[in-house]
Amino acid sequence: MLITQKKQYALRAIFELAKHFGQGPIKVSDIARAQAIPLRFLEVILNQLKKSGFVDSKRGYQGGYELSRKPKDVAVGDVIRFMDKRGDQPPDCIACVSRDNCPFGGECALSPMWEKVWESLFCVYDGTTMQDLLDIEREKHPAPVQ
Amino acid sequence: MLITQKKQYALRAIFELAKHFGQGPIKVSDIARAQAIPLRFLEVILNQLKKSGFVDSKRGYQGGYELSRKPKDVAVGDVIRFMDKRGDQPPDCIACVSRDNCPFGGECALSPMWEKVWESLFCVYDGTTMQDLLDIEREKHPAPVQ
DNA sequence: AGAATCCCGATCATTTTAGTCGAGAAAATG
DNA sequence: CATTTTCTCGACTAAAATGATCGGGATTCT
Repeated sequence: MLITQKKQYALRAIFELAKHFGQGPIKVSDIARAQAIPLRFLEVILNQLKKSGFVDSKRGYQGGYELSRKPKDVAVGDVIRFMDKRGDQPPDCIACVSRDNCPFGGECALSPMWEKVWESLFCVYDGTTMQDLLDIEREKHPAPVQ
Repeated sequence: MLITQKKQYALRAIFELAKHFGQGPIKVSDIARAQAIPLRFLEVILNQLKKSGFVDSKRGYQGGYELSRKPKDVAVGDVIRFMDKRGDQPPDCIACVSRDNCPFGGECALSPMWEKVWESLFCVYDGTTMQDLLDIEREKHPAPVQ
């Protein structure tokens, strides 16, 4: 798989928060239901995401999570990059590009291609903000005329 | 990791065969040495690749593997796609794009992005042939003037 | 006080990945 | 035809990543 389930959950969760941006905290259970994500797993994910600064949380009655930036200021790439880093490890990198992983010290014939791949991937990711996704959503399911 | 070790091995092995295209069969052990790939694992990989039609093999004394098409007619994308399919399973696909994996039947706001990602990825992969890699290699390590 | 909710670390099951092994079959060589 | 070389093939294994789940604790609101 190109992208793990967990990262997709993270994106969908943040997207759900973007949907309700400015409306106060949303409960994990609501997000889980709306986005069809296993509740306890989502707890773990959102808790992790809090450390990224994209989301804020509030405990107790009427608590929940909310997006801490405007939807147009959160790009998919930001989320992916954050979810990629494991603890204090360096981010999940493509092989051969990193000197450690390539038996030829990143000087093999393949490495320019890996770099191109990496770039074009993040070109898409960084070029897609939560606001863009909201616009797509609205286009697909237009708000009913009152 | 964006790409598994195994796929990288597959690419490097085919690249090595491309290097010696038209020079008769190359032994697995030679490829393994040249490309720093565990021998027994490479056996498995090449054996698998044989079924793709990119490579031919010959057994016994003076046997080995060779590329069965011109280097310019084998793209990285072909190799990746082949290595992606597991047995009779459908190819390794990005999530949400396939209707099975998306709880919203591939109709969520994310899916257009996944499609874009997939496209730009294979735009690079399909746009890179073994011949291109050979040219890069030659550029990096120019043949010594005799 | 009590209910609602997030917080956090531990734990676990499954799948994927990476790699190994042994025995066998084909081809060339002498 | 015996021997050597080399691929062939299926089974096997160890380790890591992935996808969760759980229990109990800490906050906050009413």
